[in-house]
Amino acid sequence: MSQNSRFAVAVHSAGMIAFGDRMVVTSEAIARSVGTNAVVVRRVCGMLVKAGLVEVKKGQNGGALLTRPAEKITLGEIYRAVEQEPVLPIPAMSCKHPCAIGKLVGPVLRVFFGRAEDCMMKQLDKTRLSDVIAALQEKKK
Amino acid sequence: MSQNSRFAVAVHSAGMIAFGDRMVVTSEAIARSVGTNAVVVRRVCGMLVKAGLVEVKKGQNGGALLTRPAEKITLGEIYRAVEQEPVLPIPAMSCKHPCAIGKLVGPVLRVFFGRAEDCMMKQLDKTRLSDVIAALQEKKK
DNA sequence: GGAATTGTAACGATAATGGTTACGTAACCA
DNA sequence: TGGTTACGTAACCATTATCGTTACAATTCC
Repeated sequence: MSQNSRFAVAVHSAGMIAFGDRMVVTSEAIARSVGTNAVVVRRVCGMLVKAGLVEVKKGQNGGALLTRPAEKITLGEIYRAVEQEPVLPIPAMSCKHPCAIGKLVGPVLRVFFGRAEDCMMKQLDKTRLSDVIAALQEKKK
Repeated sequence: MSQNSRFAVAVHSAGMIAFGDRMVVTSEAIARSVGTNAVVVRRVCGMLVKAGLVEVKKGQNGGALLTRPAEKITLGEIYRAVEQEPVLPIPAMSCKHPCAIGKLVGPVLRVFFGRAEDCMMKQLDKTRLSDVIAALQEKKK
């Protein structure tokens, strides 16, 4: 695993949690399914908790639960919960920039890159966690 | 600069090259405008050359030229020239995966993540380099 | 032949990420 | 009450990607 896998882990985790329905799902169980360490899962789930998407119970028989049905959680929400940086990064130019045109490029790129990102986010917002689960069920057959 | 800035550098460079119109533009000049090192620019421009978007002349009075007018170059083409990894990465799961469901998650995520990326790319493909330049001209006034 | 410019390798610094260990805390249960 | 389970988080290390820089060969023009 070289690149950033938080989003994938987050969706995988949320899916597992949704699968558990009434049951709580432990970070150990999720980690086993994802193929990583329980601490990594807890880190990601912690972000989902902060975003209000899941609740976590400590102690014996503890684990995670969705705060809403999977039909009311979008991949966009999950994405924003675990990533803040733009997908198409724009390097922060040094302030003492010598080139007049160079100074204008940053803001312009931000506009066009932002539009592209918005398209991606719109699609993610259209996709519900339940869609992912349904696709899984379909594949399972 | 911490994150990946290749795409931004590439668009900035292509913009500069387009500005030069008939004139060739040296990597030094581009680097000055971008606020980075000439070697970094050459690395990125090398990818644009491989993608057939620009031509480079060595030697005295050397530099770069677009192979097509800026109206016929899209940000999508530039993006694909400098980035191969998906924007929404999916960790390669270990093959000896113990969880049956876990194994199915990767392909399913690839579908949904791919759709989101396609939306972003479609928007980038709709945006021409000349649009960026026009926005710059607009700001300059 | 000399000057300018690219192409590329090599190296180091930096930052993000993931894996792991360790430990404190909370909740349940006998 | 005490033990067990599970989370939350800090700390640390290894890995990786990226960028900046230096150096040098190759190419092209004058």
